[in-house]
Parts: sequence; structure tokens; C-alpha cells
Amino acid sequence: MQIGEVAARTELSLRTIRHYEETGLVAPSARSRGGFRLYTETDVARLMVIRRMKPLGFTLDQMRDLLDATDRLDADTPLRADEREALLERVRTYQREAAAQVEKLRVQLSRAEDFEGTLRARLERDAHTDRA
Amino acid sequence: MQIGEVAARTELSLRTIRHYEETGLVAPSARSRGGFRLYTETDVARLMVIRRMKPLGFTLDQMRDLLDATDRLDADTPLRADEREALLERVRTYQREAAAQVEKLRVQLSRAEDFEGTLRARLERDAHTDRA
DNA sequence: CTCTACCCTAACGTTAGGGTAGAGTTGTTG
DNA sequence: CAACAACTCTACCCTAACGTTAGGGTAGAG
Repeated sequence: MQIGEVAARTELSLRTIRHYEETGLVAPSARSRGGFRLYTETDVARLMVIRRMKPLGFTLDQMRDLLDATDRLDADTPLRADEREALLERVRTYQREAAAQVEKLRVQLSRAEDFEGTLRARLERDAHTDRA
Repeated sequence: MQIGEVAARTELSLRTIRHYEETGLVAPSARSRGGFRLYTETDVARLMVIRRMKPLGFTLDQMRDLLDATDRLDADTPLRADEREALLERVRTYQREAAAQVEKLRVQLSRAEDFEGTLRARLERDAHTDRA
């Protein structure tokens, strides 16, 4: 399928999808004779994974690194034990960072709720404090 | 107090505090003869407000605009009724946007938790899937 | 003085895309 | 087959919110 449909399904912009390709995150599986990007379901799934990762605040480079690690762990080609261990350690590092980021998001959310509440309270106060 | 202590207390970086000044968000109440920025408790409080606003994803321009509105509502100088109403409407708009943003944050948080869980589950699986 | 810990400005770098221009491609009509 | 709408391409410039040097000045203790 072409980029437009992918964009619709992933809710990512065309620009974003192309940008992900530029930085090596997700390349279309093929191109049409005319040069149009052609994506498979697998490509779309990968974009979905990235979309789920986005709120974790990883940079695109980190995401590429992580995806690369899991791809190689999932590949059919067997790995040497130490290679495998190194990849797992990389994934573990990201998992720890992800957990930390989840905590940060909780803090952010509560700050945001707090601020929104303050703002609303203030408006209610102002509503019947007619000092004009 | 000087910028370093302000940074420590607000958990904002020196660069960030200076940047806020550059864009007209919070200016230090004074400067030392040598040119050091000198902040009062009030300045720090304002920075704290901004820090609470940050997770809401407002731009610095919007924050300046909102702070400006609340400042003028809180000022001692009385306002014409229509001016006051205009300011309140501005604040209301931001409050609505804040509420929307809180919703977004909730979605992000749940996506992040989801992803972190996936990653952890995967690591547990890998841990005893010794195919090396 | 002089030393150390701070602080200053100026200016370019980075990240994750947004937007636009100008040109080519696809698939559908008449 | 030509014409056409809808879509896509590359290339390039733009933005926000800081980070990061570089090169220097300041506060105050000893």
C-alpha cells in the first residue's frame, strides 16, 4: 500500500513517515516503478510499535537501536551466546528507562491535573467575585 | 538570590531560566552591579507556575499570554467590565485546552505503560527460552 | 591580589518534524 | 490514447525549546 493509506492507518503524517525512513527507522519494503513508497502490513505494524514508543520520550536513534536489537533477537539466524546476552542487556536497559519514563509521565500528569484544577478553581472564583 | 539557587529550587536548568527571560516569560527583578541576575521569591513562584504548566504542552508564547492575563486580573488597578470579560474568556480558553491536554496525557501514559509491559514480558520470555 | 565558584553574552547545534515548491506517477475517464 | 484528478516524489527552508561550546567577567573568602 502507498504512504497515504499508511498515514491514515497509523495516524502519522506523511512527513513523519518519510522522516522515519530518513533516519533509518522504517523503510518501505518496496517502491513502485515510478518511485512511490510501497508498504506491507509488517511495515505498518512496525510503525505502530514506534507510535506506542513515542510517549516514552526516546529519541529516534534510541528507537532504532532498540528495534534493531529485538529484530536480531527474533531473527531465525542463531546468535552466539554472548551476542545474545549483549542484545538482551540492551533491551533491559531500555526497559528500565521505559519504567523510569512511565514514572515521569505520572508526575507530569498529576502536575497537569493540578494546574488545570487551579485554573478552573480560579475561574469559578472570578465568576462571582464581581469587583468591576 | 542568584540564578544557580533558583535553578536548584525550581529544578530548571540555567539555560532554561535564561531562555524564559529571552522570550519574556520571567525576568529577574534586579541585576547586581556586575550584571548577575537577582531573583525574588515572587520570581521563583512564577517559575514554579511555569513548571507546572509545562506538561500541558503549551508554547512559551501561550504561557506568557496566560500569565499576562492572570496578572492583569489580579492587579490592583480596576478593569472595565468588558476588558475583564475578555481576559476571563482568554483564561477559559486555556483552561479548556488544559483539560484536553490532560486527556492526552492519560492516553500517553497508558500507551507508555503498555509498551513498558510488553518489553518486560518479552524479557521474561527470553530469559528462559534458551535457544542458544 | 588571587583563587574558586559562579555568572555573563553570543552564537551555532540538535530533535522531530511542518510546510512549500515544482515535478513526476497512477488509475480512471471520455 | 489523451486528459485529468488525486496522489506522490525530492529538495529545501523553517520552527520551538532548549543544549552546548567559547571566551570572558564577578563575588567574596583567604
